[in-house]
Formats: sequence, C-alpha cells, structure tokens
Amino acid sequence: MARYVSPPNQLDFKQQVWQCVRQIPPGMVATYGQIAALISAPTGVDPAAYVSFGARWVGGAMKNCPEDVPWQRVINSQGKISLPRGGGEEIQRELLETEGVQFDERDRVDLRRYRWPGPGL
DNA sequence: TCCTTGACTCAGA
DNA sequence: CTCTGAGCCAAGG
Repeated sequence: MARYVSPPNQLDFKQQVWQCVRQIPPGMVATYGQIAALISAPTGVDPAAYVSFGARWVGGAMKNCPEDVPWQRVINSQGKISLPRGGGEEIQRELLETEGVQFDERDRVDLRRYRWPGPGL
C-alpha cells in the first residue's frame, strides 16, 4: 500500500472495469484495450497515458475482480490468453469453450468473430 | 527512496 | 502470421 498518491477514484475505475466486463454476453470476448477504451480514465491521470497503460490497469483490476465478473471473457489484443503461470489459463479456455468460443490450434480466439462489441453491433 | 515487475499494446523485422 | 523490443503508470520489496 503506497501513499494516497491517487484518489480513491481508482477503486471506482476498477468497478467500471468489472461492470463493463459484466456487460459482455456469453460466447463473446473483449480485449483489455477495448475495456480501457470504453471506460473513462481516473482523475489525475492523463488520457494519453491512460490509453497507453489502461489495458494494464484492466489486468490489475481483473486480478482483484469479484467472482461475479466473467474475467474469462477478457483477453489480450492478440486474441490469446496471457494469464500468469498457473493462473488458470486452462480454466479460462474451458470456460470459453463451454460458452461456445472456439480456440485455434495456437490457443487463439478469432476476435473477428467473437470480439465484443462485435462488428455486427 | 530506488529498483523490479506486471492478466498489455504497438511498431518493426 | 509470428517473434522481438520499447513504452507506459502503479504497486511492492
């Protein structure tokens, strides 16, 4: 816990992330950058800097996300799972497959098709 | 207080 | 399409 260099809005930021993730329908996936782009930047943070690092903030929020948040539907812009070792990458793949998301032979998801909000929206 | 790492992304080869 | 390197802000030791 560092000093309160940042306002408690940061917590609110996380909640926004979770809420956005909750809006993702089953069988679809979203990227960290997408989530970061959909929500606003916390107070005292440069928009440009937020755009550059927002994705990572989303990742940090996911790390502390409640169980009611389908973090499994959140992946990187490459359409792949970037969970840390032993984090549960297998679990995520299983959950996504259960929802109807198909994986490539390289453990990749076809964002062109499962990306949310999809091109059809 | 300084240094390292991180559930990322973009650009170049 | 895949691999490598650099950049960004914040938290922890």
